[in-house]
Amino acid sequence: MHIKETLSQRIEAAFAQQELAGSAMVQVSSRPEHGDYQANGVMSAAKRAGKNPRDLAGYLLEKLSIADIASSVEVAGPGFLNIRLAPAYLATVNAAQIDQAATSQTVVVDYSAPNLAKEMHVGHLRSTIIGDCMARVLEAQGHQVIRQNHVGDWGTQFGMLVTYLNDSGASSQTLADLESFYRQSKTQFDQDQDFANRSRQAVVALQAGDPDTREAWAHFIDISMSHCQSIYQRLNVTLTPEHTQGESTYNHDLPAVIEDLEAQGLLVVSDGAQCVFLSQFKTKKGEILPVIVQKSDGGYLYATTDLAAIRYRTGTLNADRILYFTDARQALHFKQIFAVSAEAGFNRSSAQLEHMPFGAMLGADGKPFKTRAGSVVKLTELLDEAELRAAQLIKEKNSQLDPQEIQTLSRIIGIGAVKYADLSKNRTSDYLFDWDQMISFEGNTAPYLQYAYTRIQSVFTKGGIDAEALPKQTVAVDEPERLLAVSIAAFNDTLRAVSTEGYPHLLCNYLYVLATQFTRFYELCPILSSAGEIRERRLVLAHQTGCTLKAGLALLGIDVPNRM
RNA sequence: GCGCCUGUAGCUCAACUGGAUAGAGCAUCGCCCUUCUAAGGCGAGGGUUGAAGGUUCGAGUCCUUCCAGGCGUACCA
Repeated sequence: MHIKETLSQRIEAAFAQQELAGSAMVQVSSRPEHGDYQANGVMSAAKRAGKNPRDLAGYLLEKLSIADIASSVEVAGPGFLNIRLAPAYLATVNAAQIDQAATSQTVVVDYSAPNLAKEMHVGHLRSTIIGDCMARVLEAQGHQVIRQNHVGDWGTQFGMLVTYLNDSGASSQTLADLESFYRQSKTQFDQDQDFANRSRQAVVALQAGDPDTREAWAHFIDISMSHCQSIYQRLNVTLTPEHTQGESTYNHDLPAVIEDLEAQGLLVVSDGAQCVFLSQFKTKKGEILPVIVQKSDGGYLYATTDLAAIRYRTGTLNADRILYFTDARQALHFKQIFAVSAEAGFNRSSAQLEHMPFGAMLGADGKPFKTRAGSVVKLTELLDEAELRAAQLIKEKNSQLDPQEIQTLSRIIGIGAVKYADLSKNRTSDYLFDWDQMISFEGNTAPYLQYAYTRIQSVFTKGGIDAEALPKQTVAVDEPERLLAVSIAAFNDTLRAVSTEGYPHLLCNYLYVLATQFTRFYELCPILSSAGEIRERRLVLAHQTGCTLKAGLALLGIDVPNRM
């Protein structure tokens, strides 16, 4: 059910009868006394037509055929149309059912992309969970989603790591703590001239495809990837090894990228480096801003790799759309890459290329989130802390639970809280990571939504009711019921906005409003103590809410407990 | 220098991309558990949306100029 679209169509049909053009501009009403939805488009349409907006709105009302979905439409203010949805229309909702997109696209979602030289840290969190949410939403809407984990598995630092791995004996045990392994090898690299030289030779050997070096490298990558995999599992992120398409997989195509650019006359040698100069990247003064695709020493850069990735994703994967979830600092890089690929014809399927930037994660002091000692926070440590804090709170709130259940709950609640804290904020801005606020579990947090869900489950448990045996739909009567029904019905409008704009926080906001609406209903409309039709329709509404909360949270990659 | 982003209540964030009286949570204060889980609900206070202009029926949102902060800006990713 797409309410905005349906309302827009009806209103725009009335527009057409008045020989007006333009969007009806339907949105959820800004205030409850203005109804459920409002159309703002009459005023701008009237302006274009040189007519009085209020008069025009009046004429439109006469032409408007909408009685089956709206119980009332009123002209208000300078020309707003205030719409109240009819309970009979709301009763046709298939709660929590996700509508399929009219045309299914092949969408490449590029996210997570940790550097395999080190352990995953908080800097990887946003890309990983925001990208994962988008992948889930697009997939649920019937798009063919291809997850691409563009991991950093190539480059000079791997020469150092592989050499150190060989020196210290290539056991998995050695790599148990990837972080200290990296530190040790770096120390060795800085202190030991011989080691440094051998490391540089290893890079050359690796690039040249030397079997032994290659094998050691593969071993290292393998172990590092399994570190990531355990994090993904803990985080409830859908990435698996088959989604890994690291930088190294484009290695073979890099010379061809350069050749193609050369053949098209796009390359210019500047200070020994191969560059592409595009007019749109000149500064006002006319200073040139190159995209360097090959270093003066012959090495390639991430620009080259990303160009190769575009060729692969559009040429082989045949993408209609490619979404990049990387931090905002790379905005210029992607602008350049997209421009070069357009110029060079690398976008072989004419895919829509979209950089979905996000801001930094800051500590309570407003500076990049670090440990007290000033080092980056490992993701494992962050998740440990989240579960620990959740466990403490759970014990406080509900002491009857057995240890096993507390453990399960602290995972669901703790991890959910961390993910939700991130997903619920506007992607593009920086955000403050504050334990106390996040684990307060009040207001717009995952635990609030989970709590609302468990209250619903509790109603069914307590009443001994099989929710599946209930009717799927019902007609709301009392106002709190109707408002809840309006919220439930807006699910797909929200998902559509999320998938086109790439903003998971819209889904979070929606779920929060839904949960709030439910809680109000829960306070005002007794369920189990009611009888007959009243009891049944309230049970149906409660069940619809529960399904929608569960489905929505699942799209965010957050689980729901049955009690807490 | 140039470019991009950000600036909203004491704090953390919204505001559906130009709509009506800028909304939530936290914190503060006052109510509500013999009734389906109080991780909850109801209410109060709290704002010159960084500043000044402009565009128009209408601006937190668009344009200009400032102010403050962050980031980027030729061989890291």
